[in-house]
Amino acid sequence: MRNTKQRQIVLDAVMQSRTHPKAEDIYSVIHAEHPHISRATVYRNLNQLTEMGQIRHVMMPGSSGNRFDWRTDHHSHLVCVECGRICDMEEHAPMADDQYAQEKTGYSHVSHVTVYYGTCPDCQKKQKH
Amino acid sequence: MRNTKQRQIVLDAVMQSRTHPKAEDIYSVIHAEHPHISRATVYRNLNQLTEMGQIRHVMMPGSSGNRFDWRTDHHSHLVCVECGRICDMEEHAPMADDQYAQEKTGYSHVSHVTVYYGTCPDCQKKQKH
DNA sequence: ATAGCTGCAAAATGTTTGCGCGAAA
DNA sequence: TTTCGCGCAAACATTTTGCAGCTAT
Repeated sequence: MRNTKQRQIVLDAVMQSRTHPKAEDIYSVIHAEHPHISRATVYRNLNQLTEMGQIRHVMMPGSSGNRFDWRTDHHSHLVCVECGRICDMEEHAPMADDQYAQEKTGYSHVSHVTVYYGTCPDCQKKQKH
Repeated sequence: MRNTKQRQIVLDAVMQSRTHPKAEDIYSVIHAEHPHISRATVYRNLNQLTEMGQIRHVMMPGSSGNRFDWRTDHHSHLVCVECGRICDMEEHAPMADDQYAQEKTGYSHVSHVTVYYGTCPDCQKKQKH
Protein backbone atom coordinates (compact mmCIF):
# COMPACT_ATOMS: atom_id res chain seq x y z
CA MET A 1 0.00 0.00 0.00
CA ARG A 2 1.34 3.37 -0.99
CA ASN A 3 1.93 6.11 1.51
CA THR A 4 0.11 9.04 -0.05
CA LYS A 5 -0.49 12.42 1.51
CA GLN A 6 -4.23 11.86 1.28
CA ARG A 7 -4.05 8.58 3.15
CA GLN A 8 -1.97 10.14 5.89
CA ILE A 9 -4.48 12.96 6.25
CA VAL A 10 -7.34 10.50 6.56
CA LEU A 11 -5.45 8.41 9.10
CA ASP A 12 -4.55 11.49 11.14
CA ALA A 13 -8.16 12.64 11.17
CA VAL A 14 -9.31 9.33 12.62
CA MET A 15 -6.45 9.08 15.12
CA GLN A 16 -7.23 12.53 16.45
CA SER A 17 -10.95 11.92 16.72
CA ARG A 18 -12.54 10.88 19.97
CA THR A 19 -16.18 11.03 18.96
CA HIS A 20 -16.53 7.92 16.80
CA PRO A 21 -17.26 10.00 13.69
CA LYS A 22 -19.14 8.82 10.64
CA ALA A 23 -17.36 8.65 7.30
CA GLU A 24 -19.17 11.78 6.24
CA ASP A 25 -18.04 13.62 9.40
CA ILE A 26 -14.45 12.73 8.66
CA TYR A 27 -14.88 13.92 5.11
CA SER A 28 -16.27 17.25 6.35
CA VAL A 29 -13.37 17.86 8.69
CA ILE A 30 -10.85 17.01 6.01
CA HIS A 31 -12.67 18.95 3.34
CA ALA A 32 -12.63 22.11 5.46
CA GLU A 33 -8.86 22.06 5.60
CA HIS A 34 -8.10 20.34 2.29
CA PRO A 35 -10.87 21.20 -0.17
CA HIS A 36 -9.14 19.38 -3.00
CA ILE A 37 -9.42 15.95 -1.34
CA SER A 38 -12.42 14.14 -2.73
CA ARG A 39 -15.08 12.26 -0.89
CA ALA A 40 -14.23 9.09 -2.80
CA THR A 41 -10.65 9.25 -1.58
CA VAL A 42 -11.72 9.63 2.02
CA TYR A 43 -14.13 6.72 1.80
CA ARG A 44 -11.64 4.53 -0.06
CA ASN A 45 -8.92 5.21 2.47
CA LEU A 46 -11.17 4.62 5.43
CA ASN A 47 -11.98 1.21 4.00
CA GLN A 48 -8.38 0.38 3.22
CA LEU A 49 -7.09 1.49 6.61
CA THR A 50 -9.78 -0.60 8.24
CA GLU A 51 -8.83 -3.63 6.17
CA MET A 52 -5.23 -3.25 7.22
CA GLY A 53 -6.23 -2.99 10.84
CA GLN A 54 -4.91 0.52 11.41
CA ILE A 55 -8.31 1.84 12.39
CA ARG A 56 -11.59 0.20 13.24
CA HIS A 57 -15.01 0.18 11.72
CA VAL A 58 -17.53 0.55 14.54
CA MET A 59 -20.62 -1.22 13.40
CA MET A 60 -23.64 0.48 14.87
CA PRO A 61 -27.04 -1.11 14.78
CA GLY A 62 -29.60 0.97 12.99
CA SER A 63 -29.07 2.60 9.67
CA SER A 64 -27.51 5.80 10.88
CA GLY A 65 -24.25 5.23 9.09
CA ASN A 66 -21.23 3.43 10.40
CA ARG A 67 -18.49 5.02 12.41
CA PHE A 68 -14.72 4.84 12.71
CA ASP A 69 -12.59 4.39 15.78
CA TRP A 70 -8.90 5.01 16.35
CA ARG A 71 -8.88 2.20 18.92
CA THR A 72 -8.40 -1.23 17.40
CA ASP A 73 -8.67 -3.34 20.53
CA HIS A 74 -11.83 -5.19 21.49
CA HIS A 75 -14.24 -2.99 23.40
CA SER A 76 -17.91 -2.08 23.40
CA HIS A 77 -19.73 1.16 22.82
CA LEU A 78 -22.35 2.88 24.88
CA VAL A 79 -24.63 5.31 23.08
CA CYS A 80 -26.54 8.03 24.89
CA VAL A 81 -30.12 7.89 23.63
CA GLU A 82 -30.60 11.59 24.43
CA CYS A 83 -27.57 13.32 22.95
CA GLY A 84 -26.11 10.58 20.74
CA ARG A 85 -22.72 10.71 22.37
CA ILE A 86 -20.83 7.44 22.23
CA CYS A 87 -18.40 6.31 24.87
CA ASP A 88 -16.09 3.33 25.05
CA MET A 89 -16.53 0.53 27.53
CA GLU A 90 -14.62 -2.59 28.41
CA GLU A 91 -16.62 -5.77 28.15
CA HIS A 92 -17.89 -7.82 31.01
CA ALA A 93 -17.29 -11.41 29.99
CA PRO A 94 -16.89 -11.55 26.21
CA MET A 95 -15.43 -15.03 26.03
CA ALA A 96 -18.13 -16.57 28.16
CA ASP A 97 -20.84 -15.19 25.89
CA ASP A 98 -19.24 -16.52 22.75
CA GLN A 99 -18.74 -19.90 24.39
CA TYR A 100 -22.38 -19.95 25.43
CA ALA A 101 -23.57 -19.11 21.91
CA GLN A 102 -21.34 -21.75 20.42
CA GLU A 103 -22.64 -24.49 22.70
CA LYS A 104 -26.24 -23.47 22.36
CA THR A 105 -26.35 -23.29 18.56
CA GLY A 106 -23.57 -25.41 17.08
CA TYR A 107 -22.08 -22.45 15.24
CA SER A 108 -18.27 -22.28 15.29
CA HIS A 109 -15.80 -19.39 15.47
CA VAL A 110 -18.32 -17.28 17.31
CA SER A 111 -17.66 -13.63 18.06
CA HIS A 112 -20.02 -10.79 18.79
CA VAL A 113 -20.69 -7.09 18.80
CA THR A 114 -22.61 -5.51 21.64
CA VAL A 115 -23.89 -1.97 21.65
CA TYR A 116 -25.32 -0.50 24.83
CA TYR A 117 -27.90 2.26 25.02
CA GLY A 118 -28.61 4.49 28.00
CA THR A 119 -28.77 8.03 29.30
CA CYS A 120 -25.42 9.64 29.99
CA PRO A 121 -24.71 11.48 33.28
CA ASP A 122 -24.94 14.92 31.63
CA CYS A 123 -28.34 14.21 30.14
CA GLN A 124 -29.58 12.78 33.46
CA LYS A 125 -28.84 16.14 35.10
CA LYS A 126 -30.60 18.07 32.34
CA GLN A 127 -33.71 15.92 32.72
CA LYS A 128 -34.10 16.64 36.41
CA HIS A 129 -35.32 20.21 36.25
CA MET B 1 -54.48 3.67 12.61
CA ARG B 2 -56.55 2.52 9.72
CA ASN B 3 -56.82 -1.11 8.80
CA THR B 4 -56.01 -1.10 5.11
CA LYS B 5 -55.53 -4.09 2.87
CA GLN B 6 -51.97 -3.01 2.16
CA ARG B 7 -51.08 -2.83 5.83
CA GLN B 8 -52.51 -6.30 6.43
CA ILE B 9 -50.49 -7.68 3.54
CA VAL B 10 -47.30 -6.16 4.90
CA LEU B 11 -48.00 -7.50 8.39
CA ASP B 12 -48.77 -10.97 7.03
CA ALA B 13 -45.55 -11.00 5.04
CA VAL B 14 -43.50 -10.29 8.15
CA MET B 15 -45.43 -12.71 10.35
CA GLN B 16 -44.90 -15.50 7.85
CA SER B 17 -41.22 -14.79 7.39
CA ARG B 18 -38.61 -16.73 9.30
CA THR B 19 -35.48 -15.37 7.65
CA HIS B 20 -35.25 -11.89 9.16
CA PRO B 21 -35.82 -10.24 5.78
CA LYS B 22 -34.72 -6.77 4.84
CA ALA B 23 -37.34 -4.19 3.95
CA GLU B 24 -36.43 -4.63 0.31
CA ASP B 25 -36.90 -8.43 0.56
CA ILE B 26 -40.35 -7.93 1.99
CA TYR B 27 -41.16 -5.54 -0.81
CA SER B 28 -40.03 -8.08 -3.40
CA VAL B 29 -42.19 -10.84 -1.97
CA ILE B 30 -45.21 -8.58 -1.80
CA HIS B 31 -44.57 -7.06 -5.19
CA ALA B 32 -44.51 -10.51 -6.83
CA GLU B 33 -48.03 -11.22 -5.64
CA HIS B 34 -49.40 -7.68 -5.54
CA PRO B 35 -47.63 -5.63 -8.22
CA HIS B 36 -49.80 -2.59 -7.52
CA ILE B 37 -48.49 -2.13 -3.96
CA SER B 38 -45.76 0.45 -3.98
CA ARG B 39 -42.39 0.37 -2.30
CA ALA B 40 -43.25 3.49 -0.31
CA THR B 41 -46.31 1.80 1.15
CA VAL B 42 -44.31 -1.23 2.24
CA TYR B 43 -41.63 0.92 3.88
CA ARG B 44 -44.17 3.20 5.52
CA ASN B 45 -46.10 0.29 6.93
CA LEU B 46 -43.03 -1.52 8.17
CA ASN B 47 -42.11 1.60 10.11
CA GLN B 48 -45.59 2.10 11.48
CA LEU B 49 -46.02 -1.51 12.51
CA THR B 50 -42.66 -1.36 14.25
CA GLU B 51 -43.63 1.81 16.08
CA MET B 52 -46.80 0.15 17.28
CA GLY B 53 -44.85 -2.86 18.49
CA GLN B 54 -46.53 -5.38 16.21
CA ILE B 55 -43.26 -6.35 14.58
CA ARG B 56 -39.64 -5.68 15.42
CA HIS B 57 -36.86 -3.83 13.73
CA VAL B 58 -33.74 -5.98 14.02
CA MET B 59 -30.85 -3.60 14.10
CA MET B 60 -27.87 -5.22 12.46
CA PRO B 61 -24.42 -3.74 12.79
CA GLY B 62 -22.87 -2.90 9.48
CA SER B 63 -24.59 -1.12 6.69
CA SER B 64 -26.24 -4.09 5.11
CA GLY B 65 -29.74 -2.76 5.66
CA ASN B 66 -31.95 -3.40 8.61
CA ARG B 67 -34.21 -6.35 9.00
CA PHE B 68 -37.62 -7.13 10.38
CA ASP B 69 -38.67 -9.84 12.78
CA TRP B 70 -42.08 -11.25 13.60
CA ARG B 71 -40.86 -11.97 17.15
CA THR B 72 -41.19 -8.99 19.44
CA ASP B 73 -39.66 -10.48 22.58
CA HIS B 74 -36.10 -9.85 23.65
CA HIS B 75 -33.64 -12.19 21.96
CA SER B 76 -30.33 -12.07 20.11
CA HIS B 77 -29.35 -12.95 16.58
CA LEU B 78 -26.56 -15.10 15.29
CA VAL B 79 -25.37 -14.43 11.75
CA CYS B 80 -23.50 -17.01 9.69
CA VAL B 81 -20.49 -15.25 8.19
CA GLU B 82 -20.45 -17.71 5.28
CA CYS B 83 -24.03 -17.86 4.08
CA GLY B 84 -25.58 -14.87 5.83
CA ARG B 85 -28.32 -16.93 7.46
CA ILE B 86 -29.57 -15.47 10.70
CA CYS B 87 -30.89 -17.51 13.57
CA ASP B 88 -32.52 -16.54 16.84
CA MET B 89 -30.88 -17.11 20.17
CA GLU B 90 -31.89 -16.57 23.76
CA GLU B 91 -29.52 -14.38 25.71
CA HIS B 92 -27.11 -15.56 28.32
CA ALA B 93 -27.35 -12.97 31.09
CA PRO B 94 -28.82 -9.80 29.63
CA MET B 95 -29.67 -8.15 32.94
CA ALA B 96 -26.21 -8.71 34.41
CA ASP B 97 -24.57 -7.02 31.42
CA ASP B 98 -26.78 -3.96 31.61
CA GLN B 99 -26.20 -3.69 35.34
CA TYR B 100 -22.46 -3.94 34.78
CA ALA B 101 -22.51 -1.20 32.14
CA GLN B 102 -24.60 1.02 34.36
CA GLU B 103 -22.22 0.71 37.31
CA LYS B 104 -19.13 1.10 35.23
CA THR B 105 -20.16 4.22 33.32
CA GLY B 106 -22.84 6.06 35.28
CA TYR B 107 -25.30 5.87 32.40
CA SER B 108 -28.89 5.10 33.40
CA HIS B 109 -31.67 3.05 31.79
CA VAL B 110 -29.12 0.85 30.08
CA SER B 111 -30.15 -1.75 27.52
CA HIS B 112 -28.20 -3.39 24.76
CA VAL B 113 -28.23 -5.18 21.44
CA THR B 114 -25.85 -8.06 20.83
CA VAL B 115 -25.25 -9.65 17.47
CA TYR B 116 -23.22 -12.83 17.23
CA TYR B 117 -21.21 -13.95 14.23
CA GLY B 118 -20.04 -17.47 13.47
CA THR B 119 -20.09 -20.33 11.00
CA CYS B 120 -23.31 -22.31 10.93
CA PRO B 121 -23.31 -26.13 11.08
CA ASP B 122 -24.18 -26.46 7.37
CA CYS B 123 -21.31 -24.25 6.30
CA GLN B 124 -18.93 -26.11 8.61
CA LYS B 125 -19.74 -29.32 6.72
CA LYS B 126 -19.25 -27.65 3.35
CA GLN B 127 -15.84 -26.39 4.38
CA LYS B 128 -14.62 -29.89 5.26
CA HIS B 129 -15.43 -31.52 1.89
C1' DA C 1 8.47 2.79 -15.84
C1' DT C 2 4.44 1.25 -13.89
C1' DA C 3 1.31 -0.16 -10.57
C1' DG C 4 -1.48 2.05 -7.53
C1' DC C 5 -3.93 6.27 -6.16
C1' DT C 6 -6.54 10.48 -7.06
C1' DG C 7 -10.40 13.55 -8.46
C1' DC C 8 -14.49 13.82 -10.67
C1' DA C 9 -18.94 12.52 -11.85
C1' DA C 10 -22.11 9.01 -12.24
C1' DA C 11 -24.18 4.95 -10.40
C1' DA C 12 -25.77 2.08 -6.88
C1' DT C 13 -28.21 1.26 -2.71
C1' DG C 14 -31.59 1.87 0.64
C1' DT C 15 -35.06 4.76 2.40
C1' DT C 16 -38.10 8.94 2.80
C1' DT C 17 -41.14 12.59 1.09
C1' DG C 18 -44.54 15.69 -1.58
C1' DC C 19 -48.64 15.50 -3.76
C1' DG C 20 -53.11 14.58 -5.89
C1' DC C 21 -56.38 10.72 -5.84
C1' DG C 22 -59.03 7.04 -3.55
C1' DA C 23 -60.76 4.42 0.27
C1' DA C 24 -61.79 3.57 5.37
C1' DA C 25 -64.23 5.29 9.23
C1' DT D 1 -67.82 13.35 4.30
C1' DT D 2 -63.61 13.95 5.93
C1' DT D 3 -59.35 12.31 7.05
C1' DC D 4 -55.82 9.15 6.47
C1' DG D 5 -53.33 6.20 3.50
C1' DC D 6 -52.02 4.98 -1.26
C1' DG D 7 -49.26 5.08 -5.61
C1' DC D 8 -46.09 7.44 -8.12
C1' DA D 9 -41.98 9.76 -8.92
C1' DA D 10 -38.62 12.44 -7.23
C1' DA D 11 -35.57 13.49 -3.50
C1' DC D 12 -32.35 12.10 -0.20
C1' DA D 13 -28.35 10.06 2.25
C1' DT D 14 -24.59 7.30 2.08
C1' DT D 15 -21.24 4.68 -0.21
C1' DT D 16 -19.14 2.62 -4.39
C1' DT D 17 -17.37 2.61 -9.09
C1' DG D 18 -15.49 3.75 -13.95
C1' DC D 19 -12.19 6.29 -15.96
C1' DA D 20 -8.38 9.25 -17.41
C1' DG D 21 -4.58 11.51 -15.55
C1' DC D 22 -1.04 11.80 -11.73
C1' DT D 23 2.57 10.06 -8.38
C1' DA D 24 5.08 7.23 -5.19
C1' DT D 25 8.10 3.55 -5.48
